[in-house]
Amino acid sequence: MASGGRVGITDVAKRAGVSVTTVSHVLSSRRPVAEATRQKVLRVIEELDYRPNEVARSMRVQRTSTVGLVVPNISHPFYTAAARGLEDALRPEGYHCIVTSTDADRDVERDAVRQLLSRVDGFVISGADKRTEDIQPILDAKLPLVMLGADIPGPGFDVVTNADFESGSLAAQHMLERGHRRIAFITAEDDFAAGARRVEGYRSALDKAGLSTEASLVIRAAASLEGGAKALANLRKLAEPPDAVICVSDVMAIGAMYAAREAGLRIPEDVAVMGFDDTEAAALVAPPLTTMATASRDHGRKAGELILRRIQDGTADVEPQRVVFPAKLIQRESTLGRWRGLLRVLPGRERRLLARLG
Amino acid sequence: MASGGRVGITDVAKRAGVSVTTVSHVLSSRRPVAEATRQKVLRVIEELDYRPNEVARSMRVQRTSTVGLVVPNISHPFYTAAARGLEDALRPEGYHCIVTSTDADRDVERDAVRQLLSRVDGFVISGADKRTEDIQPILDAKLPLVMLGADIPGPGFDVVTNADFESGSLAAQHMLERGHRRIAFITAEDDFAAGARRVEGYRSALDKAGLSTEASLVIRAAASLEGGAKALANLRKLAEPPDAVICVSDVMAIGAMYAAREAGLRIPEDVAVMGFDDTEAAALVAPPLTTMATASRDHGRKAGELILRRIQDGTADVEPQRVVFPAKLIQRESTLGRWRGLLRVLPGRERRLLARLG
DNA sequence: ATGAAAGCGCTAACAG
DNA sequence: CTGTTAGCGCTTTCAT
Repeated sequence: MASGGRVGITDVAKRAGVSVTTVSHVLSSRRPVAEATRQKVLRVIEELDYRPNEVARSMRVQRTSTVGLVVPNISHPFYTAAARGLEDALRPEGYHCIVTSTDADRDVERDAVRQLLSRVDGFVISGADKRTEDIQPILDAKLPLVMLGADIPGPGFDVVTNADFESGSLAAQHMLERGHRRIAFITAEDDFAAGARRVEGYRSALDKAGLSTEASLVIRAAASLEGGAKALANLRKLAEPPDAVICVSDVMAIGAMYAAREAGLRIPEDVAVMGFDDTEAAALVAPPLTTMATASRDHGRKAGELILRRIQDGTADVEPQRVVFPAKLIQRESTLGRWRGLLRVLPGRERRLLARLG
Repeated sequence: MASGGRVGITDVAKRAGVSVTTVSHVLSSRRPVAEATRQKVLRVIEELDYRPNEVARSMRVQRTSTVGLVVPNISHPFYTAAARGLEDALRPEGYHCIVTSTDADRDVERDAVRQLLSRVDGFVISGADKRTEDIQPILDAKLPLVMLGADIPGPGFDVVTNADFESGSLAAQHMLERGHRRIAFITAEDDFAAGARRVEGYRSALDKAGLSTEASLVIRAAASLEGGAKALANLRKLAEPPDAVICVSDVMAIGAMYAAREAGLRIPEDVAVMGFDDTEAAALVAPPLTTMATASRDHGRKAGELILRRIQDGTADVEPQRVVFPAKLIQRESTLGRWRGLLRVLPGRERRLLARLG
């Protein structure tokens, strides 16, 4: 038995009276082994409760069956779901996933990448707004890379992202269809690429509708409940306040809803509110929040598929792919009230609510 | 240069005109190296952009600097936060964390553990209600183990858990203090250990208050929004419905709140509602939900500290520890309305709300 | 159908 | 202060 007390392949070989080569081949089926021998080896493996040392294996085959997931914060709902999706894709291939949160700190991120460079077969990275220098070490090491929510294109890596422009545009259209004409947009101060694209989409939709986008209707605030609340309060001070507000995230939208309630406004009658992401909270607030969904788990799953493709094909000769998930409206109660025709098509609860509103 | 194109320690040694031993010691500082030599080696390392191969290192030192986190579902808020806490504890020590979701499937869990057994230095495991057989392979392999939220004690592993009994008891006391006397408890169908302990705590508190705990006031439902809603609807059908409801999780509590609203009940005047966990949603619903907090991130962090301790001390001779986090009440608006004295001590928003209620 | 032996890249005795 | 060398446990040529 190996010194440490752990059973090694040589222990199995000895006890089975065969060479380690044979044991290895029984396990890998990479060359035929006489049935009798095979049975014997398998029995000994059972007896000794032998399990191959994956680290030694990794070293020999130069493959770790692990990918590194580097995100700002694993406890943010988007990344959590993405992590789960990544797992979904990796498990069937026997791959694992090392998770690292960087708190959007560049130094932490750089360290994390350096540390993982020799421990993983590829990286899935997401950060607000990546620049080439951040990912260069990965490309230098010729390691497969997939970026989540990035704006920059390859070469050398794939991108999985959201149709943010379209998403912002659809959000605005949704408000327009409901008869709103003064539609505000509350966005985050630490502007991430996706947020900027959403604002652009919103602007474009208003343009197409022949509405000029007043600068005062697009305002920034902290990416938090409080931020959303303050932003709404500020919008209320305008000479002509908006009758609809689109917020760049659900959490800000919920903050805005609080502020609206405090101001005695009814939602959606006095002011309609929308968010982005379709986080769990969106369905739970009162009234339930209309939001543009982000299929975060799917993002992660797709990233997993892409990274596996790169790992298997060798990263060099793989054409960079850019996967864009379509925008999807989740219609709830925070944006009803104008289009009465909805009464016909709504599910029970929403209909009852509308009826109650008279 | 090593065959694969990657720079190895021998490449550095050759180019610096020293032995690999010296390079190794420059990196590890485990024995003195002449300053001149050191500088030279460091320069070459820089030039070649050499980074040690961690897999080879792991193999040599028999340590992977990785722990396996095995949970039912990483995208559940509790585990997400715990994962983050675990990371917090591991990063300073240069440790990483491989995450695996089992969907509470025993086979998946067993496979995950088997696969990771030789890749990690220890395990942090959480599952509804672990039994010895599930963790035996880990103990057999003499690997450090910490269980999250487990009911069973060591030996051979540490446990990090919540003061669930106390927590359930405090929840009930909170309701009692507010003058409620018919206090119901909605718990989950797939009863997990923590849930059972919470119910017991609730019973104990009512007993102490001299109230008999009517069996009909403790009911089970699916661990979901819908489950909570149905449970509340059922409670309403009782000859004498409760005026307070404690739910074993926030999500069920929020479901119950929906159902209460539908039934035309005011919260907390007609029925007070409490949850457990203090998930993000709890603060966001209307009215904001009073809940018993679970310091999930702290749980993870503590688990990290314990596992590192075991890894460093060698798991055998470490006395099993059981860390219990205290119960903590997060007072919000879903349980006000009885104790008028509160008006004096409440922060602005709650006070205003109370005032409005008259 | 099976084995012997050469490493994968690193660390740590042991030896100067 | 520095170097030589023997593995860690496995896979995989190359032989037989």
